[in-house]
Amino acid sequence: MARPARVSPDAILAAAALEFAARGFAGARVDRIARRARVNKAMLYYHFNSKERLYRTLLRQIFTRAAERLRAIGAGSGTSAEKVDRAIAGMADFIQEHSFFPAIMLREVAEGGAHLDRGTLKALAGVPRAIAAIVQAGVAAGDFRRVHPLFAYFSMLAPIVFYLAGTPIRKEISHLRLMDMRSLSPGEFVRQAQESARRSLARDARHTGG
Amino acid sequence: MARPARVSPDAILAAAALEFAARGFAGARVDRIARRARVNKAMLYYHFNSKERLYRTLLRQIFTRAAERLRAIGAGSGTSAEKVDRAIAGMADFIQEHSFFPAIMLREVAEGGAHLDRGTLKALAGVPRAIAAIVQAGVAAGDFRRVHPLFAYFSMLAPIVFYLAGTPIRKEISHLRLMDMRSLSPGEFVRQAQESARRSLARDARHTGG
DNA sequence: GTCTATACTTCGATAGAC
DNA sequence: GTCTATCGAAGTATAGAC
Repeated sequence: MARPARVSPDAILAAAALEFAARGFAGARVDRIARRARVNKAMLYYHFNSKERLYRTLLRQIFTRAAERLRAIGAGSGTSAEKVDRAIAGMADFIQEHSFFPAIMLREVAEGGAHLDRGTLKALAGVPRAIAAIVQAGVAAGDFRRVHPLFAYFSMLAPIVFYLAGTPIRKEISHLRLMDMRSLSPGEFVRQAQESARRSLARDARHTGG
Repeated sequence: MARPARVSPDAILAAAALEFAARGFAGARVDRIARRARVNKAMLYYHFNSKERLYRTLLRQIFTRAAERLRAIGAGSGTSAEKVDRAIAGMADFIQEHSFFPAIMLREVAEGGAHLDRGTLKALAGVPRAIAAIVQAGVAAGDFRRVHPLFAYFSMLAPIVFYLAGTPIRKEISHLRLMDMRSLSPGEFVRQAQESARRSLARDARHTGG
């Protein structure tokens, strides 16, 4: 999905992902999406009817995929602590495969879901649901201390989404020598996020693993 | 700043804050800002020259204020751990006083700073700088374990910004009965964020306070 | 400093031929 | 399914009177 695919609708969705991520719903231009997908603008409307429908289709698809990956981790084997590690790494991997994802997520949170219908919101809600399920299972099993599952969702995913969405602006800030932000790699970020989650969720002060 | 002030430029900035937060730079309408500020649109251009300049003025002001508050905490009295607690609570307070702030921050990260000049980016960079300074002092004093100060910035502030910016969409998701997200109050969120930061930064497994 | 009226541009969307 | 040409709405910005 990073590069335009063969078939028209897929190529359009791929181009739309880049455009909506970079400029938001209001800032996105249908002409640019069509040009980037190498289709005619009338073709785009033939397939998606309106800019809004294109946007919803894209969001429903991407949030569904993200939630599915997290649900698979939750339903898989291993301890709750291992699942938390995998959820953090899995989200980072997902973002690396779909680099437009974090910007769209940030924008949609800021937007308050203004352009979304019920089905799209349901797909979006699947992400916190999947994380909450993993954390709740760990609390119920006595592996984790009592934390609010929604707080766990925010503390696990917000930093990685924020960090990866912010790559362009960090680069710009570093380039202008306003602050050096280059010394923290994505891999190291994931490792520290896992360590931090482990400590935050540990049942007693002595955290598990290292 | 939540409600229009007496003087024109301040009233315009207050109205612009709400409009830009709710709709982003591209989605914001100059007409709406002028109407909400109860000034004529020509008056707005008389004071700010363009939509972009208005946006930059607003952002420089708000990021400067946020960074100043965090710097004051860092320069104040108390242990590093206390300063981390205060930084988290201070940011939550700041957001409650300037409710438009988190949405604008999320949008600008997603946007990659596209509409910002050097001065505005410098003001924006002041926020991670202030947090990094607090964390680095704690590491140097041996109060904290060795964490990357930039990671500490993201793990401390991203959750609270994300959570508070997401209030409207959480309300919508709860209203549509897609997931119950109402059971986590801002006060409780701050408390858990402080506890989580304490555990994450603790030098040994046994965390301080509790 | 303040207002009305409007110029100029861009953009989402469609008509209609093939 | 695919294209060209274009409409009509909406938006930023300014001219020019007071």
